[in-house]
Amino acid sequence: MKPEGRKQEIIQAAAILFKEKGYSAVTMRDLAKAMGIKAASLYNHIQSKQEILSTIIIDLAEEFTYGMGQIVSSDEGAIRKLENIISLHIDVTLRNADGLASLNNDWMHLEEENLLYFEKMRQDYEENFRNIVTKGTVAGEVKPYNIEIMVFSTLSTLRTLYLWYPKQNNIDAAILKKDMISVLLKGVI
Amino acid sequence: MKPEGRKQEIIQAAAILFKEKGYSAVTMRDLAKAMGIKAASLYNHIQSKQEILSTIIIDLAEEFTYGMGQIVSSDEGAIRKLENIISLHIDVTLRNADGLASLNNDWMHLEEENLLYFEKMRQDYEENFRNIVTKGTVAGEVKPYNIEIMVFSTLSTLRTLYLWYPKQNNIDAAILKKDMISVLLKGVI
DNA sequence: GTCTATAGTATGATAGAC
DNA sequence: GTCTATCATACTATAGAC
Repeated sequence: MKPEGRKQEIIQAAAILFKEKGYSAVTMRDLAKAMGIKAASLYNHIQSKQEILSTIIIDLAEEFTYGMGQIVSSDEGAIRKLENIISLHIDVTLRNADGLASLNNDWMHLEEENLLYFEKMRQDYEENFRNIVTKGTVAGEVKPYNIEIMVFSTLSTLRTLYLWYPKQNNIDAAILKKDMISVLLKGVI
Repeated sequence: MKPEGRKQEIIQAAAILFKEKGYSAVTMRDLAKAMGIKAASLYNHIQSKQEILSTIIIDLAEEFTYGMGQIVSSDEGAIRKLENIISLHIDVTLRNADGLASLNNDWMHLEEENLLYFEKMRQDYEENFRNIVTKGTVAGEVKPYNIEIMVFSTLSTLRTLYLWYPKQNNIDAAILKKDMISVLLKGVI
């Protein structure tokens, strides 16, 4: 197998360890042991521990940025856009739940360039989310509650999906989407 | 000032640093610098870095355990109990937002005894939450959606309040409670 | 592509002076 | 109650053999 394949294996193993203990608490020896090799050998495939973290986080952040771009530029209504955001988070979570732990909890350990790039993407994402909700309230599609609270409460649930989903026993993606849309948008009472 | 007062100052300073970088990434030298003393001096007030973490987390976990006990043993209906849980989380968040970061993200760095104690409290808390929602659906007070999704979506928002609340400009606690109850229970559309 | 050996630095914590 | 000095250990990363 080509070196790139091995690199991806290392990144995947690292994502699992980072999810369990956090970036700072995982040593290159831990990661090497998980791969069945010695720590020094890792450096034939990756440049640094930092490179592993930034690959995990930036790839995911770009995925969300792309997905949000598609949703924003569509000509759907606010509610349909919110449903599509929920669907986006569920899709990404099913594909890479481990990596999302780093995106949520270890982004602050990114270094200068990537840290700024990440923070910009996250800020833009939240801004787009807020705009959709605001337009929804103006159009009368969304209840006139406090915008910040609506954005925060929805987004915090979507961002934490990665912790919850793996504990469910192979819940079907389509059913999950349907139920999550009901609970997040229509409430529980 | 008595030694206990100084100890509390250290724990408070540590909570802020743990919130910013996580337990593992904060060194005793970082903490000492924040306190304006040398690392060795910290050990006249605390026994270990681990003691700081367990104090922060266990105190908060016991606070939630006590609050949930009060709510469960009351004879209110399911909806009123859910409102009281939301109120409990907001009260604790306003009082100790920094410590909640450790409770949420660094509990896995607790050592044997305290780790088991914490995990037991968290499991019991979730179980109580689930029972309230389940009884609510049976009584027809709560919509018959997937229980796990309703519990998860509400709890994930409440657990993440510590990240969001400090960014709001002195939002009034009473208004926050009212709006949060509306959004979490009645939905946004 | 993996290994052993090791450089250079950082860590949590202790001993003992003031 | 804080300091300086230090211990023992652990960390990321590199050099060079196989």
